[in-house]
Amino acid sequence: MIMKDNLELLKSYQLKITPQRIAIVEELASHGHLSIEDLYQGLLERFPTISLATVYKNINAMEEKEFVQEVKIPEQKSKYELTKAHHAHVVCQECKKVEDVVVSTKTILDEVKDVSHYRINRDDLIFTGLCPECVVKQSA
Amino acid sequence: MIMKDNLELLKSYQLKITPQRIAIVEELASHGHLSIEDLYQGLLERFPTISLATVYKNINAMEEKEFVQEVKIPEQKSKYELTKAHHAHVVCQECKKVEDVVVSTKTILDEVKDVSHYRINRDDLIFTGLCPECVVKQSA
DNA sequence: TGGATAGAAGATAATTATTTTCCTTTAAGT
DNA sequence: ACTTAAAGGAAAATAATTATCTTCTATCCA
Ligand SMILES: [Mn+2]
Ligand SMILES: [Mn+2]
Ligand SMILES: [Zn+2]
Ligand SMILES: [Zn+2]
Repeated sequence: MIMKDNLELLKSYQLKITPQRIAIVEELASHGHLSIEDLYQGLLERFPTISLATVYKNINAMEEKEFVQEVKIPEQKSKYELTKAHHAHVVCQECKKVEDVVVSTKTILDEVKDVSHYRINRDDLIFTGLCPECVVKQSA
Repeated sequence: MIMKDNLELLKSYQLKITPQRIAIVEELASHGHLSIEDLYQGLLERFPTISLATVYKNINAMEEKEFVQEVKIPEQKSKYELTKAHHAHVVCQECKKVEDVVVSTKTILDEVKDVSHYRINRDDLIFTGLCPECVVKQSA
């Protein structure tokens, strides 16, 4: 179920509201981090005639407007998610799931600025390992 | 000029030593972070007949053996670098340069483990912003 | 130090991934 | 409802990556 928030947001980002776009937002809202192929497969069930190009075009348009963001993950295809409060990611190398994690970045940011002399205005932090479920499976 | 260290290393990773591979290592050793296309263009000057497939095959083989590593950067094609002591990256959004930066990750790692309950064994940290040169150019 | 041989290079074809084109359909404003 | 700019779908065009096959060569060993 799509909350009007997202519809409003689509509008506010000057993205014309179409059934396909609503479905994309719903998929992203409910599943979190999806690849182009994931999205396509998900949408196919609701729109048997949807074109893969439509998925690409929409994701690109939404990215352009910063309504969605790409997440590049080691050893995996890029995932896309609705833009939200800035956060880092944890990835399970076993079951491949991707989750958000909110951590304080001030300390490391200060150190990076200090060491590099760069003016930093964005960070992309990916932590890879084993999720709790896969940890127990592994020790079993 | 290639230092025998790298040749030894190539050997120790069971990678047969060929002129093309030596050149790839030299390129990476001297330029740091290169895309497939960067590498191909660089090698073309020394090996006018080299095939793009050779670059792909070699980089894949070297990645397989963990002799080189892929670095995924937002808004850019993947870069490759010789594997070395673990480090983070700063990227200039203006001139696109990529540099290594060594920072302490203990604090943030502990927090990520604490918040996510994941067992973390790898981190990929990319900080994007303006390099010192581009900062001055921009304020000029 | 000359084969023998596994593996690499090069050329090219085949796949796979992504973008673009072109025409039809539709959302959104009037 | 009418108009129009934009979106969808199908297919073609590009780009990126991998596979195949033949020729070449680095490495091993007698
Ligand atoms: Mn996320
Ligand atoms: Mn690096
Ligand atoms: Zn898992
Ligand atoms: Zn710069």
